[in-house]
Amino acid sequence: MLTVSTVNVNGLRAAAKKGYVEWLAAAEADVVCLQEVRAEREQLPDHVVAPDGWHAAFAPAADKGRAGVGVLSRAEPTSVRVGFGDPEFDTSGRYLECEYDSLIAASVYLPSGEVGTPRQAEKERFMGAFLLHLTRLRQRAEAAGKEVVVAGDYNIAHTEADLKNWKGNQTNSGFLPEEREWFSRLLDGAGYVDVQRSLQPEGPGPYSWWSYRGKAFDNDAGWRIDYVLASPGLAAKAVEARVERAPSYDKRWSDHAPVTAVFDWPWL
Amino acid sequence: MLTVSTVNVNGLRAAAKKGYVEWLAAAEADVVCLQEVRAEREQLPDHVVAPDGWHAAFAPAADKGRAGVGVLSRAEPTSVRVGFGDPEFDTSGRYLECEYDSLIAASVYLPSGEVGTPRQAEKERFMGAFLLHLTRLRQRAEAAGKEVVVAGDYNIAHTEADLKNWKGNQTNSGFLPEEREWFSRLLDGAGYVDVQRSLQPEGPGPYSWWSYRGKAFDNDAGWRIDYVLASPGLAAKAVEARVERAPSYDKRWSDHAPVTAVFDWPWL
DNA sequence: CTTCAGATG
DNA sequence: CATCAGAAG
Repeated sequence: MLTVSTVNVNGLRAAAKKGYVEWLAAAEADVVCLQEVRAEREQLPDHVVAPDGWHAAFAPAADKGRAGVGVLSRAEPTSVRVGFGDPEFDTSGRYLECEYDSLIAASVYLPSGEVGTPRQAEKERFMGAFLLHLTRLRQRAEAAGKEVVVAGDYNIAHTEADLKNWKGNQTNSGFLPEEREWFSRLLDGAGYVDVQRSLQPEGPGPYSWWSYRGKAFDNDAGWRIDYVLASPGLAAKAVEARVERAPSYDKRWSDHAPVTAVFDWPWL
Repeated sequence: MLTVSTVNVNGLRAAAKKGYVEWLAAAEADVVCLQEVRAEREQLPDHVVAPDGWHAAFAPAADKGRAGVGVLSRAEPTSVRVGFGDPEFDTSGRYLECEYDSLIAASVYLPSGEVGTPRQAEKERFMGAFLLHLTRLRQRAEAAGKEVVVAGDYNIAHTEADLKNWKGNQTNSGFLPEEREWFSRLLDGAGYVDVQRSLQPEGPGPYSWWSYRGKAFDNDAGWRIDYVLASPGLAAKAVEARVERAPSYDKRWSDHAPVTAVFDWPWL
């Protein structure tokens, strides 16, 4: 069995004080992809960085207190790489890849974007370069006979089933037509599988992010923007996918909830 | 009876969430001088600014989120003045004076200073101008037949009895020889009385401020830097002075504790 | 160690 | 409505 979880922790220092540590201890995952760590390894206590039994790789952003991704795994990776080869994003704390004997696992955090600002252009540059990378990653993995999982916060809801207020968000970053088309290309073009949606074709939801503003969480006015994408061979072994909203997530320690996929596959 | 309290709240917004409101409700004071309000009136709910039965005057700093003093009183002041006539400090949120029929009450917050920096020079400029003001204030009050109380955070410990580690602080701002001499001039020169020390000649303490760093509060490693200074006629009526450290202050809502003086004097 | 402002999400 | 950095105390 291989269990992969992904969660945007919105600041690991804050999350660790509110319930992240307890969640991880109870999670029984094999690989955990983190986004928005917003800290360097040295700023965190050891038991938060890598609790007993875990190996941890981190890719902080050059800009202190921003972004930052990590991969925790019960097995030690045979290699770790930071960034995907685009100099603009290599030190932006947005991509980290860990390789194991039969698996490549990556954590990704897309820029959140904002229409009409340079941040949307940055997001689009990231999207272009990242799609290319994901295509090459599949080729590399196939040549090595490995499966691939790329989990993280994509900051894009794919279809109308992936956010509560889709009508009101058609001109907002995160649900723009070009963003949704790009996400389709990750699936139909690059050949990855959205594990949650493949097991659960019907929406709406389950959502993985709710704004802290207003009563969005209580009203389940959320977005599904955190995904476990898997190579087809691995996705075929998927037996479960869930958003860990409740009851395991009733004490909220991030604005995102963990997303977990379970594969009936002996990864070690 | 006239009861005057002074307290540096270290951010009234934070203090109000931690116990200030309950303290004030139980305090049975007539006049309360606040320092480090660190907010404008509009940033605070009405029940914090002026609970039922209180009148409130505030003098925020031009620099948002810094300094700021206030005077609460059960009687409405007949006049309120902000600053003491020195342009450098008039909008610095460090002095506020309220006049009543038979009393002038002021709240003061001296710059904290730091040896070897411009902040120490600023503190010294404040000290010079403020001593002059206090001298004139006594003259003005005497001419009007009123008593005076000037309460606040002076950021100076007067004698060796006024801080735990006096030996180690002789070259630090707050216990410099020139600061201690200046404080003596407030008493012997301008003719004010340190009410707490007059009622309680023996030290050490009681301290009114403990650093948040380390275990200073638990070890009572504090400083007495918050004072109620009174004109001699009023000071002669003093019947009690206390630092409200415990038990009324066991849930700490500031790094300073309230200092209270009680006068057997019918101020209204 | 704590406050707040300001940037970011 | 949160997180974090940085300045101040």
